[in-house]
Parts: sequence; C-alpha cells; structure tokens
Amino acid sequence: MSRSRERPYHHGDLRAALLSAALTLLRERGPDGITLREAAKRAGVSHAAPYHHFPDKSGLIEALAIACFEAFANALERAWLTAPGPSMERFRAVGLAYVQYGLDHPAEFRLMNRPELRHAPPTTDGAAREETAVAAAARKPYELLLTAIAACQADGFIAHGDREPLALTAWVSVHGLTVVLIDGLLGPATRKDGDRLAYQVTQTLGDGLLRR
Amino acid sequence: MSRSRERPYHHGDLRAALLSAALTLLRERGPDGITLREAAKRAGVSHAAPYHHFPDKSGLIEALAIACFEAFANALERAWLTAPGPSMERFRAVGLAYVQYGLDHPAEFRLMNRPELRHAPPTTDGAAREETAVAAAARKPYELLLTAIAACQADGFIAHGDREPLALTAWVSVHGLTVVLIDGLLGPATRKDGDRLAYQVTQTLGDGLLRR
DNA sequence: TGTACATCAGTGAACGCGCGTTCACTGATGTAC
DNA sequence: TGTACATCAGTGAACGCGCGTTCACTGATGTAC
Repeated sequence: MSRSRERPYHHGDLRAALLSAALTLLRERGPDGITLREAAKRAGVSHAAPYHHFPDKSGLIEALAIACFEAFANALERAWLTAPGPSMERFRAVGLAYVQYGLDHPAEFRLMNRPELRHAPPTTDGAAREETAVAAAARKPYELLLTAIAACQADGFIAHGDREPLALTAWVSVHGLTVVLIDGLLGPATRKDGDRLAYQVTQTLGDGLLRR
Repeated sequence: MSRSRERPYHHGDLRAALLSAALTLLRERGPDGITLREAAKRAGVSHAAPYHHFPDKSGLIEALAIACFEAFANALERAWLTAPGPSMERFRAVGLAYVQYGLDHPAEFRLMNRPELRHAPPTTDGAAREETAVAAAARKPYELLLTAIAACQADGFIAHGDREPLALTAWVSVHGLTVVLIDGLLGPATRKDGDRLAYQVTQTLGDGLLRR
C-alpha cells in the first residue's frame, strides 16, 4: 500500500498495522468483535489516530474484507492452477480448496459474506446504487469458477451450454457445506471432516453435472 | 405456555408478549438488534420486568430461537405431508419449502443458525457438554429430511443404503442456496427467483441422487 | 548550511449513547382462616 | 363476608461499561528559499 522506507513517517505504516490488528481481532472475536479503539490500541496508537487513515469504522472493515477476498481468491486460483489431473479433477480441487479455506479461516469467511458489505446504503437521491468495493472483490472467486467450468466443457466433461446454472449449483453446494461446517451445524468438524464431506458433496454434484 | 384466562395476573402473559416483541425486533433489526430494554418497552413494561421471566438476555433469545425452529419445522412438515405426486416430488417440495421459508423469514433463518446458540459454553469442570435446547430443536427439520429420503428409497427412487451422505448433500445444497439468497450474494432476490433457483438446484441434485 | 514554514500524523480529553444488570421498593392478586 | 398475610410481577433509579466520534492541540517531518 505505502512504499517501504527504512524508518518512515511517524508510525511508519499505521494503515497496514491497523489492518493487521483488525485481522487479529477478527480471528479472536469474530466480525462483531472488531473495534476501532482496540485496533488502535494494538497498533500502539491513540484511539483517534485511525481517523487519519480510514473515514470511519466501516471503512476499516471494508478494507479488511477486501484484503480477505484477495487472499481467498489467490488460494482458489492456486488450487486450480496447481492441482494435478484432468480439468474435472482440478475443478473438484477448487471446491475442496474452498471448503478448506473456510475451515482454516472461519472468521474471515464470515466477514467476507456479511450482507451489509455487499450492498451500498440506499441512495438519498434517486441515483442508481453502485457496486460496493467488497462486491467487486467478491467477483473474482466466482469468475474462477466459471473459468473452471468452461475448461471442463472444453475437455468434454461437462455438456456445453449456459454455465450459470451449473456454476450456481456447484457454488451454492460448496458454499453451503462450508457455512454448515464453520457454524458447527453438524457438530464440531475438523479439517479432515471437511475434506471428506467436500469430497462427498463434489462427488454427488459431479454425478449430477457429468455429461452422459 | 401459560393457561389462558380472561384478565390474568398483572400483565397477563408478559413472557409471550416479550417473545412477540423480540420477534418484531428480530425482523426489523436482525439478530443483533434484539435488546432486552427495547423488548420490554414494546411489551409496555419497565426494562427490569423481563428478569422475572427470563434469566437474562440470552435466555430470551434462546426461547425465541426455539419458537422459530418449531414454526420452521411445521412449515417443512406441511410441505412433505401435503405436496402432491410421488415421494421424490414431495421430497423436492420440502427443499422448495426450505428455501421459501428462508426468503420469507430471513431474520428468523439467520437467528436459528447462529452458531453460539448451538453450543453450550465450555464447562468449568470436566463434565461432558450437554446438547443445547436450540440444538435439540434444530434436529426436527433434519429428521424430516431423513424420513423423506427413506420414503424415496422405499418407493425405489433412491438406491438403498446409508442415508446420511445423501441427506447431507441435499441439505447442504438447499441450505447453501438459502443462505446465498438471503445474504444477497447473488444480488437482490425475489421469492420467485428463489423458487426458480431452488428448482434448478434440486433438479441437479436429483440427477446426482437418482438411482440408475 | 541554515532558517522559516506548511503539512499532516498522532494525542488526549471529552461527549453522548444504549446497553445489561442490580436493587430496594410497591402494589395487585390469591388464599388461609 | 371480611381480614391478615404471603407471594411475586412490575417499577424506577442507579451502576459501570465500551463504544464511535469530535476537537483543539502538538510535534515530527519535508521543503522552499
């Protein structure tokens, strides 16, 4: 974000330090546990200092959510690019990576999917509401999914045609599994449980998606 | 809860009035917007009165969540019992009812699935943690799902065998779709969108589940 | 090299807010005699 | 029927809490001359 220097201006990079502190808070206390005052305290500054770097509390949280999405999208892309085997297997690997990332980073996953971050507040005038920055950051994972499906179509694993319904079903299932595991709706789940269930779900889905 | 009388004791049935006010608050402001003080105000009593009916704030919220689960389970059961056609169609009707209930009652749906309501706080002594009352209430919808799958197996639509993996995949997919629609992760969704997408998802799932 | 100045990141006191919870109390009701 | 009493639902003042945000300020830094 800011260029690196040996001993920079005042704190150095308070913006990054605040984001880092907020991430720690997020992991310790969940999305609602993030506090401007506590983030400032952990960054070693007074509680009014953050206002020089973020317009308000929601500004900090938005920036954090965007950073979370970037890390998440990178993890998925890595899975897609590095998984071995044919495209259908690499597609499944993305699904597994999705679930694993959620189990490894539950608080980030919850923050990323907070509905209030996706929708701009209603405009006072009649202007069309713009896409929020978080919503834009959320598009990358979904586009990767479409890419993967297109590759599976090109390789003959999935019938050609509109990708949206397929992507929707696949994404909804994997996302649903992740939510359910994170929230402990099936009881306490280990990462191994997640792998097993994700394999199960992608298998069942695959049977439904595969060309015959 | 309390027996009906013409003009009962003091307020009459403050407990029910508080639950009703809390439900209104839940719908207006979401789960975090529920406040003992505001619920008391809306029930027309002072803000200390609720302590005669609930041990504390979380007691009120737990009772509310349980009531929500009962209404939800009733809606699903009604769909299963009254939908026309063969069992596989009635199974799908339950999935549609699940999504519709979520879209019609988004705040209740969110409350029901709050993870902190499912898990008892860690015991100070080494005693085994008991299932929370909310977790017990959450079992009924899942059991209905198992019943439906069993019926589909009995009727030859689904291969015999362990029902758990099937139930898991089906539930996770439908739950995931509901979460995604409620949170607006696909953009604003109407109930009609929900119906269409739920049909799509259950169709794809069905292709994966159907015996061949 | 030195001086004056503009910039702006960080300080610390203060404000107002709504909240959960406690506590001594009040007052309406049901019941025993 | 009337009286004394026990019960307990509801009252209102108070406490302490952490929070977001504002504001006048201070002080370190970079830069123009």
